[in-house]
Amino acid sequence: MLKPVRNHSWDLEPRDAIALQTELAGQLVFAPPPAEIELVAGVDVSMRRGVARAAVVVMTMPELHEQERVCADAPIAYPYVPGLLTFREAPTILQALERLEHLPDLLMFDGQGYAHPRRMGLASHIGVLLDHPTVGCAKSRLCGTYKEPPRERGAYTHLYDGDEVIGAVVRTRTGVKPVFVSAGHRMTLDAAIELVLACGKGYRLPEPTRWAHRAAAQTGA
DNA sequence: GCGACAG
DNA sequence: ATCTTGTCGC
Repeated sequence: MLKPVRNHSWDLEPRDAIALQTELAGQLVFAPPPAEIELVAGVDVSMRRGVARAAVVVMTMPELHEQERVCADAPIAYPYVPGLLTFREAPTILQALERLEHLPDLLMFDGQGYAHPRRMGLASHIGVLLDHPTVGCAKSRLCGTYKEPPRERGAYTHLYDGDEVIGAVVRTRTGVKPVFVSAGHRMTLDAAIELVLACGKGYRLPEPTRWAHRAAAQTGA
């Protein structure tokens, strides 16, 4: 249902991968997303025992009721290299997205978008390949400088690369670690911030992973 | 040369 | 991201 309008090899040496990112950056479209967003998709990938598993959950907006969920597995075929995360996760993500029966108006990723050394983080890259609106929502900083935002939910500060604003550090929940928001493709930073806050469940407090796994196992997840 | 470094 | 026990801090 959701397939790339263009494609390329993912088996690239860092040097070529970097060149591709720079080239694709020139195709980024910076524009407001659709005014009416009814379906939002959250995308993430787990790396377990040599297997990459991408999960996509489509939810209604603004109720955030689950509409659909799909997964895709694939052998891990690329190492983690700061700045090249896309080459490690994208192949599996694209496979999962093709299994979607519904067409989300927006895709949100656990990673950077424009806030990337070459302005081509995971969210932007996949957005360009799909030519679909995307937002990058990372748990930590890849590049750029910023001041800690006020502790209240909704507060944020800009993330800079020199004089350019490349993203924002957003407080989705009062007193909790902020997230790093940046525009993906066919998106603006302001819209991205607004959308992330609209998906108001917020950031989850860290909890012992072994307990989470245990709970997941009992639920059959 | 020494750090920093999405997940 | 994942592995993995005890331990430090509020």
